[in-house]
Amino acid sequence: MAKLIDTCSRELMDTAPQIIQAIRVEMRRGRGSDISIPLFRTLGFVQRNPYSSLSNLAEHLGLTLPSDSKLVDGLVKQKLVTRREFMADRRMITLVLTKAGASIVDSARADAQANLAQKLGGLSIDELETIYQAMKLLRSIFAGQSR
Amino acid sequence: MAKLIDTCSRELMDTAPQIIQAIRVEMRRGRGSDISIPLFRTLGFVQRNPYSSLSNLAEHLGLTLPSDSKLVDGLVKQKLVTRREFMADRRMITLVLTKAGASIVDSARADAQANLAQKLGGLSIDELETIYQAMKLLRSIFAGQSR
DNA sequence: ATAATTAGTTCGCCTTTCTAACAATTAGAA
DNA sequence: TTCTAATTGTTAGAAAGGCGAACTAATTAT
Repeated sequence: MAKLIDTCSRELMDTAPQIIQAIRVEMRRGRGSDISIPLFRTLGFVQRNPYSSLSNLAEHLGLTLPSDSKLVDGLVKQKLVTRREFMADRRMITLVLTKAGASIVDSARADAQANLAQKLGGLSIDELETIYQAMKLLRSIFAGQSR
Repeated sequence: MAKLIDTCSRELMDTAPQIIQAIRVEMRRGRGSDISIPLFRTLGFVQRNPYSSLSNLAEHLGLTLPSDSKLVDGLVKQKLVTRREFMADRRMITLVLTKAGASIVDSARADAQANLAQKLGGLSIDELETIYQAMKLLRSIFAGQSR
């Protein structure tokens, strides 16, 4: 049991970076997108959670506030996101995708998905199901509270 | 079927970065290690494949040669790795861990594993098994040839 | 009213990564 | 064999992502 946990930990440490790397490469060569993973994650989160605050975003991405502020800054300059102050508490900001932002994130996702799908194409339904279940488990474990 | 593939792809894109982020954080607060993920991966690969060439390493990490050269440079400066020219083909170099390198990578791995193990601790044996199987599948898909 | 907390930003720093240009060595072709 | 190709690494320069520390502004608590 303890051994299985250790094996899993080691597998995670080995495999997760490789997956990221593959996604990064696919993201880069995606026509119509060419966006980095952190930017993609940011846009994706804002898309799923419009009017989110910066802290909220930072917590979900597992980054510090300064890091996130900078990320968002870049996105605002590219007009992919709007940063507006929240009237009920004027310390906060709310983040919303622009149309351009939504279209970028959609096409980046489509590109990456297409490339990933091709890699996953050789697997059986059972194997895909295993991966799906594993990702659900891992996501619930690693979601958010890493900080 | 196609839908399952897409779902899996999306899960991968969402979850893999979160795992990485968690590992990064755990790596950083690990006493006795404090090493970044790329450096850890490099040391780990050299440990498992002593006398590897730089290209070999780069291919496995999915990085370009210059990136790797610089990474290794840092490790050599810290005396964690030795870079020696390979006599039979003097263009190549061979990489070997120093004792300090081995000890760093071991303790970093132990730290990260301990922290990951704690997170995985709440899972059942079946769930761990699912994750293990999934990682094996993913590793075989994403190993190496991403470039 | 003042102190403490919270939300974001700015600053300065370091690391990771890339491309482009280069040197050195080896392998291949004329 | 000699000249050209290809391979292996390195250097230089730039961009991006991450951090902590120090700051401002707004809100909440004492």
